[in-house]
Amino acid sequence: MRLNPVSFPVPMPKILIVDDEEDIRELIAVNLMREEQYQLIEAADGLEALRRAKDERPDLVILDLMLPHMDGLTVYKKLRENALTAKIPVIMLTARGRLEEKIEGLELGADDYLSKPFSPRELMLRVRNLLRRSHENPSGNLVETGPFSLDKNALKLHLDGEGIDLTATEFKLLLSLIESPGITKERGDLLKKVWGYSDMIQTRTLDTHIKRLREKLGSHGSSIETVRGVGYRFSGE
Amino acid sequence: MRLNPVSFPVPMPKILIVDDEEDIRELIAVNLMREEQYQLIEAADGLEALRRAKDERPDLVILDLMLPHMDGLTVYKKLRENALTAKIPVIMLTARGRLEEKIEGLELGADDYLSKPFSPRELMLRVRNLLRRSHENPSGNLVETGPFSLDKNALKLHLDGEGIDLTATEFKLLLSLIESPGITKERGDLLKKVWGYSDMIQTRTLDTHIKRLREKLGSHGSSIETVRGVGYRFSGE
DNA sequence: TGACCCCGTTACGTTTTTGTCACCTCTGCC
DNA sequence: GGCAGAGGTGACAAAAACGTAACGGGGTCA
Repeated sequence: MRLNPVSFPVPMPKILIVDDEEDIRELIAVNLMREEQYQLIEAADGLEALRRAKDERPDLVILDLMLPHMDGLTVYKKLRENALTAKIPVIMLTARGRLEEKIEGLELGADDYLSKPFSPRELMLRVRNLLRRSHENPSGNLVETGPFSLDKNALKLHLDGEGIDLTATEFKLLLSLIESPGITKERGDLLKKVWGYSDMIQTRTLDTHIKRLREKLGSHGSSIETVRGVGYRFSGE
Repeated sequence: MRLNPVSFPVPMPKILIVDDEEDIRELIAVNLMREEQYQLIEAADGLEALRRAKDERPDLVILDLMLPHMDGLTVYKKLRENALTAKIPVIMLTARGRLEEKIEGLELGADDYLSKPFSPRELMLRVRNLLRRSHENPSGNLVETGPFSLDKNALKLHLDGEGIDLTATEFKLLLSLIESPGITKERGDLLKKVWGYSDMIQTRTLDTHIKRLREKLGSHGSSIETVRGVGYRFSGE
């Protein structure tokens, strides 16, 4: 059984396999490699997993929830907390039963899970699905507008030839604005998207961060326009 | 005297939910509406889905593949064949397992799919992603009449080649007038639509804002005509 | 542990927006 | 012409919205 070949923008996707049993890692690896080429890295426990994820930035993590020392769910949460690894899709492996419920409760953003025992084919599908999804954003991990170029991987902004470091919050905010230039984003929407605030909470946090962003944009600070009483708008120039 | 603020006139996306079980439709509806406002329409089987899609042109279709009478994939293909519905993005819902393979075989252009059970958050993300992609083309968000061009996305007015910034109130007022040129809008209607005033409150606020608008329109100020004793009328030129 | 960074909040100052008022002009009618 | 009602206009003050600097808590890292 052969699947249609899928072309990835990245030559060879890097996958991190986290499981304490070497047999299982091997099993997964063999099944994955049967139909596509991936670059595989492995970790046997949670701490190592976190380290390697941060160092090597895989495109996908396959995470067994049954781990020594550190619970898999904890690993998952820590991955999400770190800006560097927050967007890496994760496939969680669970024993059929109790854990499934816990996972259902999680907000599985770009993620997925699989109950053991799983069929090789199913694993393949999930892997390809997640990789497709995470790589399909328009121009890979770069958002470019005028002289601005936002690098989603490095959380960095390139502007006028120099790289500007942004914090995680600043990045999310700028991204929200820049991904649709010329469109006015309402305060409430920005608060929801960047901070997760649900209601029209009265807060000056947004203003403060806008100021910090404008500072970092330097002479281009005026690209972020204020629309009084409504929100902010990023003008392509 | 200040009354409740009037919500800003953003276009409300229309979503068609196709599922034979009312419970599921309800579940999806509730989850969708938790964070955004959408106009929802529903269909319980494939034929109805096709009919409503053609009649009402939703911005997005959420399609359960398990349907009575007509298979969901057939519905999907028929949607694609009809020029009127060919470009509407579709999110397909599948039971985890068999059907996933079939979908993988499809060329998912602007579409996506989700395996049940799915997390509400994930559904939200897909919906917003697809809507953003298809909705951002300025087609429906420009109101053009003569030399006037009101951009609902940017909340800006373009006139004689230059962009004119309007305040939120001015924008709403001008939009109310300009969206039906040549038609006289009564004072009471304008007060209700722009300010949310319910009764025929005696106020000169409307007059003042009309004046301010005319000023900003410069030489085109006379496009806003006074209809004595009734209200105002926007003449296309 | 201590230095540092990020971030949300607060307080205060400034700018913009907006509703109202007083006074004026215009129009239609007697 | 005189009158009344409707709308135009400029001024004004309150309120709202925003910019900004500074503070302190919490986390990170050496």
